[in-house]
Amino acid sequence: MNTASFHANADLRLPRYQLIRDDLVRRIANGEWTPEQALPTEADLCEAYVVSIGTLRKAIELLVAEGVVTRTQGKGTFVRRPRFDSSLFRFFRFKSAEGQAVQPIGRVLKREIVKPNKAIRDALQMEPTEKSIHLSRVRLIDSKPVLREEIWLARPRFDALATLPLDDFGNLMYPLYERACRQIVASATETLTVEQANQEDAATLHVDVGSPVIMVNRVALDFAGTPIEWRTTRGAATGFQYQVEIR
Amino acid sequence: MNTASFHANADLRLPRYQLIRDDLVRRIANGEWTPEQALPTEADLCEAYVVSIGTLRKAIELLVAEGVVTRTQGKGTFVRRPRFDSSLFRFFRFKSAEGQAVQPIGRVLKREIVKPNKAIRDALQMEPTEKSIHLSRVRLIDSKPVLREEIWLARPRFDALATLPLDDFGNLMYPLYERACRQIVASATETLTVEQANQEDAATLHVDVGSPVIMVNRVALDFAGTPIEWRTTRGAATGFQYQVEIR
DNA sequence: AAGTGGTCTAGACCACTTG
DNA sequence: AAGTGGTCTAGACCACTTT
Repeated sequence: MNTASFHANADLRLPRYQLIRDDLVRRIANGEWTPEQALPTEADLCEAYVVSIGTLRKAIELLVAEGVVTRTQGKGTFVRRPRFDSSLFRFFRFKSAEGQAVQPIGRVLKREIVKPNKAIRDALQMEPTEKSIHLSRVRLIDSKPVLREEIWLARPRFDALATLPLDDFGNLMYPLYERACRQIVASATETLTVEQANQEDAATLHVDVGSPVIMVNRVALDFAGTPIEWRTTRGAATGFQYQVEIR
Repeated sequence: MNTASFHANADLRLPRYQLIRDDLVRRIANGEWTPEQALPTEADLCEAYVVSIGTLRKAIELLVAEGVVTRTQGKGTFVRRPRFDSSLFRFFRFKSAEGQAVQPIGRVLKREIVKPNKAIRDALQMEPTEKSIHLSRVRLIDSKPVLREEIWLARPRFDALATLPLDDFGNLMYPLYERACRQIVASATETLTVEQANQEDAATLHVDVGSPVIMVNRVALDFAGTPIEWRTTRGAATGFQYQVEIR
């Protein structure tokens, strides 16, 4: 095998399909292919990695299973952009006044440039002296607030957002990150807990103080696995529902 | 191909690995292999289905991905029994007084033979006149109740439990179902919602009335996909935490 | 028509488990 | 030593998309 194809740190005792998979994620993380460009064809990759098609396919099937790429017959293999639009619907059942399922509208209320607390600094792997951009955001349905969001971003990567007028932030954050800062969110980890509404929750979300509130903490990562956004979302537990399959 | 291998309803336009996968789940549902017995070897299955090893492996890899079977090199392929022990830990972080993670002890408090309400009857696919076994159960850590459970079982399948002394139910339900009624839980769907503690919750779980409570509704299925148990579990939201990965 | 991924073959050799 | 799954080959033909 042509070992020169692989990264220096690769453990050559691993199966070849595993080495190829690891090499492909490394190259995707390096931005070698964007979500719009197709990866090389199976034939080309077979030649480059000096393996047979079966081995190569096994590597790519791993990436498909992980959600890193999608394949379409006749078109090619593409880096996948995760669909966060539907993310909220995993947890909250939002309906408009007419009972239609709706995507809440996002609006940034406040921005400050601050040093984050230790928990956020650790999560974003920031130096103790580094500053972050902190955004306060609400999400509305029929002009009524349904979610409160606090967002922290490591300053250097998102410098463009430190000066952009708040009115230009638009409805969705992740397309903005991509447009204004060339930062693509590739995956995320969310942790759910339940709290009781404090004064601020009660005022913003129009619920009683002490009533249950869902808190979703999210750490969003780029393709290299580097954390780029820390976000906490709070919403009334009334609209909360989550379903899991167990095997 | 030897079409005689497949069930009459099989759609022969599907890929062979898909047909083989479907046939294997059908046979597993029929109880052809228990979780202790190995399935036939790859070589035997290749011969039986008249396909090459690559095609057969693809079928079995689907089952592995779905969690229906597990494979062990040198040993064989086995029907998988889902591990529900850890299920609670997906939602609740239970710790003993010493801070150790613990499995709560289960105790059945009450049993009645009743006609279930419509929601439960529908979930268990029961006839309007059929009766069910209703169990009330608590789960304890350090002798303190942490979870309240209400369980409904369709009478015919679980007749043995209608007369079994409550003291003989033991700690875990699913091993009991298997032992006493030969019913194996193969999968389940759980739905989480948040409520506020009522009087009974408050008394049993030692929380304040109105404080947040997690409710987990579970429908458990056998290998054939038939619902066999309906269960609702309630616990204080204080100990609740759930984590999800998004791609 | 050319190029892509999707399905499938008929083997080989290796690593692990059990008698 | 025999039997199991795990890895890998070097192709073939098919179905779909694009030119």
